[in-house]
Amino acid sequence: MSSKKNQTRKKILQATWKMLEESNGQNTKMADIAKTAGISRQAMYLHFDSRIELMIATVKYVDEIKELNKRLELFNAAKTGVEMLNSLVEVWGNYIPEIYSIAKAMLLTKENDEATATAWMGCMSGLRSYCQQTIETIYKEKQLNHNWNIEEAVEILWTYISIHNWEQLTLECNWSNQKFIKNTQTLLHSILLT
Amino acid sequence: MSSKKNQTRKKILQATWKMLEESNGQNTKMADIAKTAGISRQAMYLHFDSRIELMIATVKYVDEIKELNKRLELFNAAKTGVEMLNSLVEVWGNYIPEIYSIAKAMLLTKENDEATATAWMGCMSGLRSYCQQTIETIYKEKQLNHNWNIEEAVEILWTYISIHNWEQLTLECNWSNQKFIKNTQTLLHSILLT
DNA sequence: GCATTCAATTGACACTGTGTCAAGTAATCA
DNA sequence: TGATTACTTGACACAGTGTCAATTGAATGC
Repeated sequence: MSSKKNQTRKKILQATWKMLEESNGQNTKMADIAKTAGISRQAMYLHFDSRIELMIATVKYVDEIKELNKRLELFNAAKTGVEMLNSLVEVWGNYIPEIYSIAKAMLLTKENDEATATAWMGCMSGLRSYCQQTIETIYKEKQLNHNWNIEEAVEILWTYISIHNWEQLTLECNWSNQKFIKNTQTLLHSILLT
Repeated sequence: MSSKKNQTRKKILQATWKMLEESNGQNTKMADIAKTAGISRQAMYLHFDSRIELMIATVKYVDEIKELNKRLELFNAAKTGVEMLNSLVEVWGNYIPEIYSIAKAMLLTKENDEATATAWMGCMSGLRSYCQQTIETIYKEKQLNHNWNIEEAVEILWTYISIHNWEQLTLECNWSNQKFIKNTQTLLHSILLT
């Protein structure tokens, strides 16, 4: 079988991930990745049609390894809306730093590339549906602050746990990740609950 | 005098601004800007050392024209902390859409360029000091929610009125600008005030 | 009125990074 | 043995930035 091809593919994906981690998501050239993977620059194109395809494939690869969905078992175990909210912020908040480099690369690329934008929207819609479930539960429990309808509350929640906000508060304001999670929980309670 | 040179410089700055507006901050090539300005591509370098210098100069140019500081007279007229908070969100919220294209270009470039990052930090530190003044006033009036100390409150305020959040809520969630301002005011009250 | 100076033009070129192509090699399969 | 597969190498096209030298044309000074 083409298991050798698959092995090389994996080597490339791992090298891409490593390079992104080392450069915080910037300036990762095909040539550098190839060097790290131990193959020629041109051979990269035997596995991925373009740089952008490689990036998108890397996101999927990392996502599989990091298993966000498994982590969200904690979220699924939550009984009340408030519990759901807390565990969503906790699980997601602990997830961000692990995927930050790749996410950053995607965030920068999506502005100039339609395929990346679409792939990113796919990732984000997953998160958004968890926000939706959470808010709907809170609403059913009559705990939703009357300032907001369900849609608005979802949008606020989704925005306020965004990677950009995490970035600003942790990397620029030097909050620890724990502080980010705790404070975000606290302030989402203030905003969203009665 | 070199008033002809200044005229051309202005033409370039205006062309840059126009191009950025039309492309929402992306994909503005030196050649395109030169064409719009009605000069040769190479002549651009008689006025600006590099693309990045041109971008930074354009930010300053637009900032002068838009006169954020004059608008903040409204902010300075505020008596109470809550009034300050409301007018900060209002003035800034109305300012963002006018400078969004350039801000976007800066946000994308600053990740790869130190000079841009520094210039951007300069812009942001202005906003941050207004946040600081606001929170300090609220604190002195004993209105600051006990969940936060002054520094944290400033960081939360500064983050939650960020361009990224404006972008996500208006451009992605289709909030009107008025809705963004009103909702942001409401939710900052919930978070920050006793 | 002539010479100088300044702003801009033109064409050429170096450099970086992406993506493509053709020819060749070395291991594997059958 | 001969074909296929995965990869290598060197060359090249293309876009975009930035540089340089030679040139033009208009305004300015004396």
